[in-house]
Amino acid sequence: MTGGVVYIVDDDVALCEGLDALIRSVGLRTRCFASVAAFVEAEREEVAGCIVLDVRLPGMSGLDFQSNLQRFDIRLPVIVITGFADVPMSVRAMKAGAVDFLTKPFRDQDLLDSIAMALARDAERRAAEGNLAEIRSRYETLTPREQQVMREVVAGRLNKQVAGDLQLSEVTVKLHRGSLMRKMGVRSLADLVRCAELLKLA
Amino acid sequence: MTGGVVYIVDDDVALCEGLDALIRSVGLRTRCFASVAAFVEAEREEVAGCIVLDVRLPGMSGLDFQSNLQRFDIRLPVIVITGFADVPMSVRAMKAGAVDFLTKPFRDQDLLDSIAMALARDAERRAAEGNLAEIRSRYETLTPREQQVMREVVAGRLNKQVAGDLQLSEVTVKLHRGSLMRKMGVRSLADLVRCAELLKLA
DNA sequence: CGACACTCCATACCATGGTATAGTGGCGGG
DNA sequence: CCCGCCACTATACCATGGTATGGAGTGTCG
Repeated sequence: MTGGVVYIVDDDVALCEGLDALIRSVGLRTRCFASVAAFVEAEREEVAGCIVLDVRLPGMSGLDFQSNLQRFDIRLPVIVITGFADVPMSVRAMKAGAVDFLTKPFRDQDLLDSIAMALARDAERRAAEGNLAEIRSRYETLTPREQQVMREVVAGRLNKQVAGDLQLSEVTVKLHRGSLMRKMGVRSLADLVRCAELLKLA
Repeated sequence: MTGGVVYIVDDDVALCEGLDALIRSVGLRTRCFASVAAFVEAEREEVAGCIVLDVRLPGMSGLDFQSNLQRFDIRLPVIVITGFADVPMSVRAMKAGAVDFLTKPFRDQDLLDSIAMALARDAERRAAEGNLAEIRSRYETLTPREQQVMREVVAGRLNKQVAGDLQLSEVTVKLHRGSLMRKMGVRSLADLVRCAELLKLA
């Protein structure tokens, strides 16, 4: 798990450097940004990562940014840090899905623990999403008919029934079925059903 | 969703009565407890519910109780309320899965919104768990051999392969297979695979 | 002991699934 | 225009799945 990248978003240069040194000291890579805008515009690596986000920032506040992560198409776990905290602020951050909410000064180890948790969570998400993306792209290579047949098959319909539903001959259904099994890269109906579950073809 | 029960755990009688009146006014049922112990010992209804939990309580504190819900086999969503809050306390509660963390005095509507959220979450959990319990109980009526065959079948193995793995004749496998399909109450392999997924028979 | 449940096997029969071969027709891009 | 892709069909053949019937050995429990 040493391949993680920690994106530090904080406009306090001294603090940034301190965090940077701390996080690097445990073998993680870091990238520092002085504002939300700078972070959003930057390229992010396609490896497990997390954001250490200050609340008080020039431009968009850390919390507003956190609430809008989805709109920026960012799904990195967030750890919020702040010097001036109150309870409603922390509750808002946690409700919005923050991994942790730390008030300065905090213990180094608390931050490192939260970072480890966040990176683990992101690694898991990436694994799941990579898997899903693979399956989804395969599904999209299916012709419309094949997709139709696949939906019927995973619904437990027999070839004969599928043929009736789609006004086809049974042979044609078998043809599409064989073809889609190849394209989906599965060798058993059981595997196909599992793919369909991930794709939510309920 | 008007069938929910709100369990209020608070030792302040006046506050309890106020909460009770507020929550009843929107058509929800309530049960009041002055301590964690009183709540734990009481019988809970088998309908969607949630806990409104004060932090400061005689005996076990609200937060300690929340951290140990699993040990009491309680899976109700929790809304924490408190008169004396600090940031670490709120973060701890939210990390432990609280739906919300409200500091007195709070707006009535905020509490009611959180309760609605909590009840919806619990209703969803109950639906999923009821479904799972049904499937699990069916699975447990299977004989050891039938369970074995089921695991092989949902792994995508052919009857012939299952027979080889378990040192059986193919007919016997078919026999168990037919029997387990009946007992599981499914009519297609697709449905069986979905059951297996819920049971995590990976 | 007897009833019962579980396990197993054989034979037979039919339905279903899967693949191959061969051919028809539509449709769009190089 | 021709090629490739998609969609469809027919025939044929073999593998696999599913059910029924009949029978047998084991262990448990009342």
